[in-house]
Amino acid sequence: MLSQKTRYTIRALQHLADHWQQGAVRLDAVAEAQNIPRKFLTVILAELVREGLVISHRGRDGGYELALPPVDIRYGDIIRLTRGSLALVPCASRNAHEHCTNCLPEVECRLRGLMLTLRDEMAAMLDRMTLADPIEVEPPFADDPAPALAD
Amino acid sequence: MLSQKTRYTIRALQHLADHWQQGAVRLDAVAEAQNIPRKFLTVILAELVREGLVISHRGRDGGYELALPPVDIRYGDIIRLTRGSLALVPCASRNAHEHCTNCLPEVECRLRGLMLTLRDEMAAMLDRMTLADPIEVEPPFADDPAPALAD
DNA sequence: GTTTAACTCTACCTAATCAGTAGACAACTG
DNA sequence: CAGTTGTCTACTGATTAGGTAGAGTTAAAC
Repeated sequence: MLSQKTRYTIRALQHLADHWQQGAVRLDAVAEAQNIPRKFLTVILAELVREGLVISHRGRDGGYELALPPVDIRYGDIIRLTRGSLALVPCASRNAHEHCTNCLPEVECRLRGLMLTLRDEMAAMLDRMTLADPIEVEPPFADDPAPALAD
Repeated sequence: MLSQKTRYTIRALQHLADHWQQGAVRLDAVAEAQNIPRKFLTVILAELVREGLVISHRGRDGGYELALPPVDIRYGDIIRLTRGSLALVPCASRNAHEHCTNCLPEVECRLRGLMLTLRDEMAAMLDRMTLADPIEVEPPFADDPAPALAD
């Protein structure tokens, strides 16, 4: 599962991408539009600024904007950034490789073999998509009708 | 990430698959061969017995064996069982769907759209592979030579 | 029919992580 | 220089992960 923070991060970036080249977007605007706790969002955005994905402007009429064109920010990068890795097990990460604890030697671990293949498939998809891509939304599943929007 | 427990579960099942139709495999044999804490493994196997994936035999010469031929146990099923879902966000699960907290209405959530597509790709792969499939292992990454096996 | 090596079950524990908040401070603009 | 904005360090409460303890139950073998 992606953590709540990763999900907020992605939605925040999508919001900034939607307002690309329209000037800085205020924190509150993002928080309200995306339904993200304001205070938590400051933490998230500060991190994105440190990472160089976002630029902030202080003072009156300040706010945030993407540091790069949306087309240059891939979903794979965002997830790697917030989560460290795309892989489902530490030993199958190509960017943040670690040995699993209590595992077999990697050279004979079939779980690792499987997860490497899966990781590569996931990466291929997530690195193909950028913040500039329109994404088709899907209707909620029928057996689980959307309740009133959680407030 | 898959939890440690899910990883143990998969490796334990792979071990039983390797000994399919060779009689019951003792708990200790699995624990030692797969480097899984013995006591924790009892919890895991008891769960698999309850779920009907594994059969246990008590008493002398007891042990565990798969309840189904390996070819009938898909990796996707194992993960769904231990993890509830293949999806990376609750709202993108087709089997255990839940609304995300603090999200947009699902019908306009692009993160959900993306994660549904990803989920379906992951599912396609994991449901194609079963415990009967040989899996190619890969050598450890060069920049991170395998240390002595953790004891 | 007793032994004995297995499995089973409930309960518990500790440490880490997650999700989020508090509050003082710094910077920019009009 | 007032007011609005972002920045930073620290903290907290709840949940989950990972695993252990220990008493009890089976059933094959002898």
